[in-house]
Amino acid sequence: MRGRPTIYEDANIIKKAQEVFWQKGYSATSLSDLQKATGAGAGSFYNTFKGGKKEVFQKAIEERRLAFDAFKIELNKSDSPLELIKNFFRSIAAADENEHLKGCIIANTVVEMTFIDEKLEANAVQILKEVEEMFTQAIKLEQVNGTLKTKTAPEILGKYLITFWCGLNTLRRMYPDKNVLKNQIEMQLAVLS
Amino acid sequence: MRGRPTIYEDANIIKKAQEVFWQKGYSATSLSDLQKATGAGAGSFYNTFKGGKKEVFQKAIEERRLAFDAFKIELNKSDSPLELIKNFFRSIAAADENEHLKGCIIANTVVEMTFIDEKLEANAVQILKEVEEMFTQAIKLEQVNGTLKTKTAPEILGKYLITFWCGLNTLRRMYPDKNVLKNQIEMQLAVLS
DNA sequence: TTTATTTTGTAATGATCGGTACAAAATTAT
DNA sequence: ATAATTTTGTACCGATCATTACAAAATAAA
Repeated sequence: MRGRPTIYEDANIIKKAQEVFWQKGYSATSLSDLQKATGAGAGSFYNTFKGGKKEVFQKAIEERRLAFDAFKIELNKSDSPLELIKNFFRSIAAADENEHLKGCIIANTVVEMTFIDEKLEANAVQILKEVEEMFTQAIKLEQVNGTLKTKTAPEILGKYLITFWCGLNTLRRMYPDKNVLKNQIEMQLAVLS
Repeated sequence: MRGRPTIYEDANIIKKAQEVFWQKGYSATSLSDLQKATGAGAGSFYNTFKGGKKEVFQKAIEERRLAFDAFKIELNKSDSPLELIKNFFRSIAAADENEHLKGCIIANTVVEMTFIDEKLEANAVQILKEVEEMFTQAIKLEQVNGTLKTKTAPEILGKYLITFWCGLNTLRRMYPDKNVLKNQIEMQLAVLS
């Protein structure tokens, strides 16, 4: 194929942009921020992403969805998926301070975009619902297996976990501290037993 | 006192501005938005609030803190404060859709301002910690009274409730639905028994 | 009635916003 | 070599941003 060679990989631009969006959110991130972070100038930027800032944000969100999907595949392969989920929550405590302050880009987006951009908000809500469904299915399976004793409906427990996930998204910023978070996570996970 | 009479009450400007900030957040709210919402032009606006947009936001947050303080006073007067807190959570489910989508302006601010404005974020975190402390004290009192059976440390349960509050802040947007929220709230409150 | 004082409305300010225009650069196909 | 094609860097666009300047309006004090 003819033409000047690409020096800014699409995937790389999105990865770098995601980091900025994750920290500052959509509105507070400027094109100048993105250009600084990615190295790409306006020419390359708009040549690659005709949809501009919004398209890059959507793709950054989409990449995060893929990470959740990858975890879902792990769950499906496991016969004790709830233990994987619990360990996923436990691993949060071990993250460094910057990760705590960043939180979850999907949950952040729901909060930020509610009255700003209907589509972006609905998309983020959809992803959280998929994660919730993933929790629910894992719980249902372990209830059927008999490895999870509680009789509470899996749908309620799934919503309990996604609520916890979103609550943790703020608690981590209040207490970006391993020990505090570890205690709280263990306490909340004890409900699933 | 001499001078042209004030037609825009400070308190009223803040109340009107709070509504906009609550919906759109700090960054996405423009001065033009605030002027439209309050009726006050740039002249009155900057004459009243020398600190501009940021000062008005701080005062809108401060007003919300006062609402929590008022509730705290109610708690101190009560000898079953935990029941008041539970009813406070229960009342959330009954709110209308717009209230669900708005969420909690303090929790929203923590999420939005983390990498944007250190002071505004720290202030919002402080308010959440005060609410948490309010929860903790109520729990401790009812444990001493014997009206609350669980032996879990009040500090852990206080953090559990503030985590729930922040989680609810997103769950409400995912499911702005009375019945869904009612079920989840009852389930999570059942932990405190 | 005049003077002092304060608020108001409007018109500007410079800065930054997201996005576009376009020519130079760099490649492949002919 | 030359032509065709694509990316890149830069200059620029109008719109909007938060804020300021300032004169007219409206009051109370003198």
